[in-house]
Amino acid sequence: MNPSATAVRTGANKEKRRQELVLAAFDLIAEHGFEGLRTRDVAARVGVNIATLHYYFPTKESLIRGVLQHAMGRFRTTLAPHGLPSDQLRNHLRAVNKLLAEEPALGSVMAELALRSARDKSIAAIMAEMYEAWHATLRGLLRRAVKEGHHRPELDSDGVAALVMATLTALMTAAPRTDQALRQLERWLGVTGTKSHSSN
Amino acid sequence: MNPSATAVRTGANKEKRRQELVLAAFDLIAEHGFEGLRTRDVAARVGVNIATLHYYFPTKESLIRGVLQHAMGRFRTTLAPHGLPSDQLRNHLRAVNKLLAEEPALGSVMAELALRSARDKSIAAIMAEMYEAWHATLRGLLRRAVKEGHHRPELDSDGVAALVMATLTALMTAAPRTDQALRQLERWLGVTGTKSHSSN
DNA sequence: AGAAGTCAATCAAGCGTTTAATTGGGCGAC
DNA sequence: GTCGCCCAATTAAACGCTTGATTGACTTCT
Repeated sequence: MNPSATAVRTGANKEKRRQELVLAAFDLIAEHGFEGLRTRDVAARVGVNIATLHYYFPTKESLIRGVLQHAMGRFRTTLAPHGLPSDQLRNHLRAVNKLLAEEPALGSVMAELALRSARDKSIAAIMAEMYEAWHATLRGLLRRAVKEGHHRPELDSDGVAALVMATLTALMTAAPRTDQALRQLERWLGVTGTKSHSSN
Repeated sequence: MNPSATAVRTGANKEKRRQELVLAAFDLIAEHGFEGLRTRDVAARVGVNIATLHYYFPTKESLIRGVLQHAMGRFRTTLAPHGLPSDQLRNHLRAVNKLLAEEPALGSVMAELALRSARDKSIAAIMAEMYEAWHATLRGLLRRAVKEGHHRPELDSDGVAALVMATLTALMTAAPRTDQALRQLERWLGVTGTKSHSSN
């Protein structure tokens, strides 16, 4: 009777609905944490029945894994693979900072996922892989920066990469004064400014 | 005779039982997160009835506030108020690192609480106060370190304090390679070694 | 017809919290 | 002293509601 309802979804449309559900779960995790994540609420936010959610994601855990993939994907653009190493480094710091500032939910969700990884091995595995790749990229960037005239030769690229990651990790925990921390990190890295000279 | 032993608790004994409950909740949060915290489990771990827990803590939230107080108290000893500023700084970094290494549960719980503070104003208030005091102490330490011959005069004590806090915050999130990050931070701070002298 | 989506209805388990009852030590009145 | 009452502490047993997940039927497209 009611013509408004329920068109059948096939192909790309199906993926779209999956994405809707993941995004709804993402938002709800950011708002209420895993503690407050209810499958009913996810379904309701998308406007579908709870059973429909279970059609796309057989368990709550599988939905959460979908959220993890989505959240990690949001960081893909923060490491542009062109330009001077020191430029790449500075741009990465600022891109992550900007991304988290514009989308605070992303930090919350990543932090929630990081905590959950202590108890969920399938999340921990994906997370560890990401950390490893991130560290390797940063370390490579730092080594090239030294070779190409970076002015901190005593720099231990492993340690610095770890410190950069630690600082950016802290950005996600909604810790205070992270802008100042980041600025100081740039100063020590010698990547302040945009190309020529000072700012801020 | 009967070892069923429902002895009446008064005075100090009452506080002891409160502490038992807080500690049980602390452990369970570390193991399962807030997501998996069940008041029944807390009571069971102490070996009392669920209603007894509610006798001491009227609500789950009040129990969690007790856990917060306990967790923050564990950090009190990491800032020894004597010695050279640079020594204090180095000792603080290492004390926090050691504490979190020896008691990983503490990091988990603090991270959980930090996330929860986004949704629980009573936790957020206590947390913000702690951050503020921490930052003020570090900043004071750094300023005195510069005056007393610290060899990084260009140092912005606000920014450096924020960076130190960010790094130590990351220690709590079970991020990888935090030892390397911390070592690099010490290097940049100029507080490596075991005893610092007026020159290096 | 058959497959793909969707939904209303339902379930068993689990949740925080409450209630009513019990226990045993402290203590003033005698 | 000891009797009798009070009250802090504790418990068994729910209460009312929520949770993730399932079922079977209905609709729409191919």
